Amino acid sequence: MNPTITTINQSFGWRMLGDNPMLSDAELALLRDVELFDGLAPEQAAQISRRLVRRTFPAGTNLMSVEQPGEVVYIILSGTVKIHVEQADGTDVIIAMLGAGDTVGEMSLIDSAGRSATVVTQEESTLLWMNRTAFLEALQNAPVITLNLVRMLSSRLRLANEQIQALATLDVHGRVARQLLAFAQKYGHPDEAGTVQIPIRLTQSDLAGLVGASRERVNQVIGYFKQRRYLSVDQHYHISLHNLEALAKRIK
Amino acid sequence: MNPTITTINQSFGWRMLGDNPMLSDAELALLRDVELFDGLAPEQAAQISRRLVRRTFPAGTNLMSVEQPGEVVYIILSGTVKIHVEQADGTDVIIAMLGAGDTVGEMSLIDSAGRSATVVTQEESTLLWMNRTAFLEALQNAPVITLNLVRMLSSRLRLANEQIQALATLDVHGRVARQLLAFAQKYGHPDEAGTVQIPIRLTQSDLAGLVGASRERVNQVIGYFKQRRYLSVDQHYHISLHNLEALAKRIK
DNA sequence: GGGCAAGTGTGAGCTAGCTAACAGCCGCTT
DNA sequence: AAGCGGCTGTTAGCTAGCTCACACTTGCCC
Repeated sequence: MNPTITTINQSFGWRMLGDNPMLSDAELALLRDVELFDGLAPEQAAQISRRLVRRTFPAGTNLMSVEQPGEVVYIILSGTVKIHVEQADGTDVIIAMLGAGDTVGEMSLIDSAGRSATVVTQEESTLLWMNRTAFLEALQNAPVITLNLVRMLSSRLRLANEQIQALATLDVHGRVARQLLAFAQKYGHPDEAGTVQIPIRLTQSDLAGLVGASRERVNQVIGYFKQRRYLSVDQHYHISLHNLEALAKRIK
Repeated sequence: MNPTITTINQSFGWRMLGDNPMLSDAELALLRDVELFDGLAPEQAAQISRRLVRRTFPAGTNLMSVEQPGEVVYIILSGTVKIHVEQADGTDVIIAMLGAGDTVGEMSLIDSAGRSATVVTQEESTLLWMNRTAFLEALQNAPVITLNLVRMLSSRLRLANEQIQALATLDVHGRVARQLLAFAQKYGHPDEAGTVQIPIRLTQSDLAGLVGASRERVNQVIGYFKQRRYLSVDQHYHISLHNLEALAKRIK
């Protein structure tokens, strides 16, 4: 995605031994895939990388209680994070599931409207974070970042609009199919046989929260898709899609 | 919203006599309320205003067919514009209704993903427009604009997320109530008696498209609200809300 | 001023999906 | 190895909301 940033790794990696937990080479390599830093000049990248702190959280950590809401931007290096709103009856509405390369929390930094949603790690996850001032400085010093931000928000808004359209027009079969295809597109690794695995722990309740349906209904729908070999689920709740066309047909 | 930009009107208004249809004083005053130009320095504002063209369209104009999609940014001075996707069965899903001060089309300029939605004027509407290069130059020359853009996208995304949550959890009563309150908040003028009028032509089909329900169901819900004097509708399809608390209660 | 297009109002009948209630099952923890 | 928390699977019964169908009003265009 961004060739220039690979140089952090070579030119500046060792510098971070000082005041930060050092990022491993593998982790620095992942920085290349962080959309927010795409196209950054090496010097700027270096400066920013010095203000990034790495931290690994166990599954189920509520990131909002780790730091003050609206004070930190997280960048996901590995793992998955669920952004959701809890309902009175204990069910969740899931706004988004984000994975490696995604950025969390920049919205509250910008408009400082309080966060209404909860952010929880789904698996053990390694994140980088940056405090408010570092982030705002970065925006100041590197206009590319602001542009990247605009692009990211713009594409999230597009996805949100698609989601709205899906909720307004599709039945539960269609909504589940659409959601799975969206994940496959964003995070999936297609294998030789045309199967795409979604490397996110996804329970049926999660899916229900994502598509705005009851857990029971989602169970039936998943059963239906499994029976037809459109998909399969492994013991760690990772879903593999075997027949993308068939699923796509449900979206109309 | 932005006091500095008022100076366009005094210092530069006359200059536009040259190659552009001149903007009236009243229209220039409206520029103050354009979020995109908030906080712009007078010189920059002047430069930009020279690249803006004003145009008035009758109700029902499809703006996508006036200009190439993805080539123009519109700024709404007066009137309302509906962004929607047409379904196979002739019904609409309405993504957004935008009014004075709002900006249309910047997303496609940024990520140049094609426009999927249709944009239509609801009433006679006066818009300013700016072509792709003028817009990109403005972003280059005035970083404030990029920041404003980030802020705008961020708040639209927030609204979209609220909409998703509403679709996933509320029944049609709740969704209609929420939608009306959102409009009241954004465009409403409260009067002495605590009534808020929504200055947008809103048919029941429009509402149905906005909340993802059938026209018939919306009819019933509106009837219910009318009966209880929560709202009333005038002959031009303008809805007035008389009991905000009662409506808010439906949102839970 | 007659007719048509666009919108509201209403009812009958049907169904997708909800709620509630349990019965497995699997894998961690002690 | 026993027990428990978390997740899947399934069913019965109910209802909100959909579809279809049609009558009524209003404003607008020719």
